[in-house]
Amino acid sequence: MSPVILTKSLADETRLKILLLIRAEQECCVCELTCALAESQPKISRHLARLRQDGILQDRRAGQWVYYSLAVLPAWFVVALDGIAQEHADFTTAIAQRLSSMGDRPVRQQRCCN
Amino acid sequence: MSPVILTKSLADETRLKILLLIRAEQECCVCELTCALAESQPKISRHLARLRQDGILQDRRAGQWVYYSLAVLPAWFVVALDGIAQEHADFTTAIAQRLSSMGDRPVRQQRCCN
DNA sequence: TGTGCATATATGATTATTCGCATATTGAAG
DNA sequence: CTTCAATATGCGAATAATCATATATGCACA
Repeated sequence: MSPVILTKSLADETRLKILLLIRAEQECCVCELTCALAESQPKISRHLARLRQDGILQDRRAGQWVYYSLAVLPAWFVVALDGIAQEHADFTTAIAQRLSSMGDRPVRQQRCCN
Repeated sequence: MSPVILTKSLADETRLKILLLIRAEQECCVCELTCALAESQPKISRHLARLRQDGILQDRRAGQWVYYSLAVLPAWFVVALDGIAQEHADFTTAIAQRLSSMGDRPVRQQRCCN
């Protein structure tokens, strides 16, 4: 697993936010990420596909929803993600907060956002 | 210090090799890096300038030589660099080895490579 | 089978990175 | 003050990343 590929996944604001949110939430579906990051669905999906192809994320299909979670990764990578999350707590909680204020989330209910 | 900028510094093979070598050697001058990585001098100098501007490297002038060393960085970044170095020991020692086999190095002698 | 929502992909445009080459700068030494 | 070695920078070309828009797929439910 190439360190350049791994670090590239962190070297984009959208991807970093995705990874930070999934780290905090264990797993997220696309519509949750779309809502929390306030970005277009294709943009989120694009980055998720890339992260999955690079082996950084796993996906799990549940009905219409696809849940993404962190794959098994080198320890230094996890430490880096933890460090960034801690160092920019404000910045990360803002995203998680927007997710929590999201109206209809799957798992509990049947309908998602958008 | 933006995590995106920090991780971008690792997300390029040349820059990563530069950082790994400087980490192992404490500090390196441009000609040492040029020789050890077997890349053109402008290419190395370019990346060094970028790393310096991003606050990741410090530079110190000694006569005609400019020595670069790691700046003070977040702990997670140092851990990541350590982890990559350890995980790809072969890959890193190959570079350090080419440096050690470099004919004339500054500090000890007066003349450098190329 | 058809409709709707969630997700994925194709495409073209825009922008950012990277690089090679040439040249400029800086300091040391004669 | 000229020269040489080490380093830095300007600039255009090639390449890669990112994005917005439109469209396709896949599942669920009626």
